[in-house]
Amino acid sequence: MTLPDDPRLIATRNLALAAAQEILQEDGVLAVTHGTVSKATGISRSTLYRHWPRLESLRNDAFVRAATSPNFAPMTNGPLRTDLAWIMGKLRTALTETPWGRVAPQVIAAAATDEQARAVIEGFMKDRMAGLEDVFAAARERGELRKDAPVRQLIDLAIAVPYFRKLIAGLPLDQEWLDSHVDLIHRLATEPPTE
Amino acid sequence: MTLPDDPRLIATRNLALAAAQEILQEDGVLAVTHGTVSKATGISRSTLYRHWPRLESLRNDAFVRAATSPNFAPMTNGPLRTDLAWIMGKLRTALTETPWGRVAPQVIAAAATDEQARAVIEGFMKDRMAGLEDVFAAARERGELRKDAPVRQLIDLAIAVPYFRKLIAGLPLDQEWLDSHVDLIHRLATEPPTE
DNA sequence: ATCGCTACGCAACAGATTGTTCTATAAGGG
DNA sequence: CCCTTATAGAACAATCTGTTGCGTAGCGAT
Repeated sequence: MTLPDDPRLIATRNLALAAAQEILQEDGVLAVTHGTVSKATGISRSTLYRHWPRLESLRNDAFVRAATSPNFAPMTNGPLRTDLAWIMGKLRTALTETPWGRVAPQVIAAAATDEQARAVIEGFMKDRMAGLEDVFAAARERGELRKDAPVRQLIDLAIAVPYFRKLIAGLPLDQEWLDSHVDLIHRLATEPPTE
Repeated sequence: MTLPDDPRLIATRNLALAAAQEILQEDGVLAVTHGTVSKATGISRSTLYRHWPRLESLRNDAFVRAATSPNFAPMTNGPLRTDLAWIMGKLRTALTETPWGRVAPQVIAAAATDEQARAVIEGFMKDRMAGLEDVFAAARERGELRKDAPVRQLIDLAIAVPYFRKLIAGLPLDQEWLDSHVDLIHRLATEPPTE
């Protein structure tokens, strides 16, 4: 029998998914079909149908490929302010300079009916939230956090605003905005309550 | 010539758009076509093509219909805390109990390539933001707001978190969460800085 | 180098869908 | 009551989808 690492299989799969991801970014989910990928790559339709008998699986693999991005190696050395700036900068980069920023709206829309699309989102979110959890946990150990800091709420807030601005409101994520966003989170995490 | 309010025109248009909106919510943008609307309503395809020669216009009208929701008559009487609770409750209702909550992801995805979809979003956002601006402006006149309250940032935050939770993270918008969210915004708007 | 296995390209096919056009009918307005 | 026009229905070409069969070429193993 054929080994699962037959170079022909791997080459075809990679070429096809690269094109599928490109089409996904440019023209949306509905444009990703065996036909369009075939035209874009020169791979014959019948071959694509053998690799992905169901269209759903082709689209899902394109989602997953687009969502896979450089790891958020948690960096929790410096003071909280620095850690926050670093991790929020990473999130900003993911949204503005990787395929994820363009594919995310498509995946989100698909998640309404597609179980696998939802899994892609959840995996991506878990990574981001875990990174922030580490940052806050480290800050707490260093005594930088105020006692009753609503960490859960802060994490939601930290991630929600950039996502909302980029994906929903269509606003830019420039440096000035990033700084004030980090400041806000930092203040909420460290300032003692005054009432 | 035929009057623009010929009851036949109006009836056909309403029936078709109601079905289109339903399909949009249930199965996504790509499912909204002259064919599916025809099947759902009994209106013949040729008639639908006369009403909406381009598929884009049919989908866009379905978007607009779904995005049109009861007015946010600004209510800026009470103390800031009350006004905020009221308006955020309205936003929560719009996201959880009106068609908008189910259609929004579809519109957001379409906005990447569709100019009109983006216009629908912008219109919807402008309403919400204007309501919050009124609330904060009234609070400022009553002297409830701290001087340097970052209103712009607070508005982003107020809207971003519920959108993120509902549309992207798939988390519930329950009463407990709503209360703490309102609390957070209220605190940021009124507490004096401590540093 | 040869052999067997299999991935690939190509062509053909039915079925469904899209967009268009035509005609007959029915509903509305003057 | 008559004229206008919106609608239903059918027919049509064009496209897209999913499937199948066959010949070729590349891969791994002996």
